[in-house]
Amino acid sequence: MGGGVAARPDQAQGAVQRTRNPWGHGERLRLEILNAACQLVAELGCEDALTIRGVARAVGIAPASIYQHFEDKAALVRGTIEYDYARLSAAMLAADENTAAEDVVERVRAQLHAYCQFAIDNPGHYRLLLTGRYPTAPEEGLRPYSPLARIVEQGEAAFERCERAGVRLRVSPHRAAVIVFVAAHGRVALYHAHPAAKSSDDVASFVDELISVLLD
Amino acid sequence: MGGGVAARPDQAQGAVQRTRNPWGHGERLRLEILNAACQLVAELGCEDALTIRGVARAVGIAPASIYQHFEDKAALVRGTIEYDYARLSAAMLAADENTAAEDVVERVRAQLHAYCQFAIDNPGHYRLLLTGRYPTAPEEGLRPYSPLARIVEQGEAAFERCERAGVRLRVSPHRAAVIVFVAAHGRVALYHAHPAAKSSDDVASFVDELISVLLD
DNA sequence: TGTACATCAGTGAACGCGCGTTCACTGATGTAC
DNA sequence: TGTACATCAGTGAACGCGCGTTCACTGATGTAC
Repeated sequence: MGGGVAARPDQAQGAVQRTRNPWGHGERLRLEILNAACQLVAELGCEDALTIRGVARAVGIAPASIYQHFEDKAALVRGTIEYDYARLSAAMLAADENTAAEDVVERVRAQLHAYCQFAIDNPGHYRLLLTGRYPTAPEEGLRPYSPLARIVEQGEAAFERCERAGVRLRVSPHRAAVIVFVAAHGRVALYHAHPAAKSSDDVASFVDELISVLLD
Repeated sequence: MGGGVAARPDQAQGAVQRTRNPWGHGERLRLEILNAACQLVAELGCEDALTIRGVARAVGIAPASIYQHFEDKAALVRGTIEYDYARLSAAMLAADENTAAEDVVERVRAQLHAYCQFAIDNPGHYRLLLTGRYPTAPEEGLRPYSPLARIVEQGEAAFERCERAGVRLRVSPHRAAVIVFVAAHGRVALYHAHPAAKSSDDVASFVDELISVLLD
């Protein structure tokens, strides 16, 4: 009772009143939606957190407004996944570029650590990206590469650089990249699933151990 | 029109009319429910397929009947996961026991192949078991071991057997087990996520390669 | 300069749906006396 | 042997909820003449 302002339904409690984008800049909302979707996935920790209504609440818009930028829920999920892969890829490239160019092995390590860090910091994203069931747009059919494959290729390139620099690998660069990413992925899964293994040091040293097993 | 019998709502189309269990054997329904839940997860390929109403439809009972055997939905999910881990563990042990006792390395390989086969045949189960977000019963608090850890221990024991038989490992049996399971898990994730990698031969040879990298 | 109109960003209310859960119940089978 | 009662397996109907989606709309900003 009293003169309090009633909260609007379907609006986040703490959400600031949104001011609509200026004429001709409606596309900005698309990015706001993707950012909110990413944050929701990170906070709530699984793909189920991605609902049209939930995202609308987080952005502070009406659910119907989502449909100006995404055809339906599947399109929103697809968009979020692609947005997220771009973030992961960028984090890995940044780690690579912040390492001395000639230290080829360290560059592999840096990328993998970035990968693991991303997966550890964002269990939700990690699950979103890697459980792999994401709705394919009808028009793209079976395109040759999943975003995950692009990440693996990034690692493959790093291993090839090692070989060119004279570092011997026990398997081909492609195999090495697959092993190492796939194992890192699995290790993080264990990290998230198994309470007793909750040490990020362990994840890092696991990755280091794995790389050194593959070299030599 | 016509004298057709109208289908009861909430009942599966093809479901045979169930006859109720005899007096004193109500617990049988619990197993029927778990089996149906497992099959649903396998068919529909993700945990979302696990709904009280869906399971009830599959068994051919009223949704309310589930509550005689599971306190709520979380308990049903928990029960299904444990049931499923028992199936996986049994498949691995069977593979182990069907291998010549003295061929210690082959026994490791056999268990891992069984693990991968299970994961490949049942994408839904694999995701259910390994995405790791399953509701903990309030009374069990933080118990030391997740079911996944038990699976890893099973592998650890197999590696220890190798060491005792004189096979040299490049890392400790525990590390070897973690690496190998976690990598197999990751490889199967890739298998499911990446259309281009859909060869189960590849998964098997990935595992073999990994094991041979760890030996020697 | 005014004005009619097109375009834009975004809304509010409603819809039908499947979900988890509750509650009083039904009808068969066992048991006490 | 009968009979009242307890126990069992399972049901039917209803509830409130959040979801995805649709549709006609609002109000501000640009543009043609």
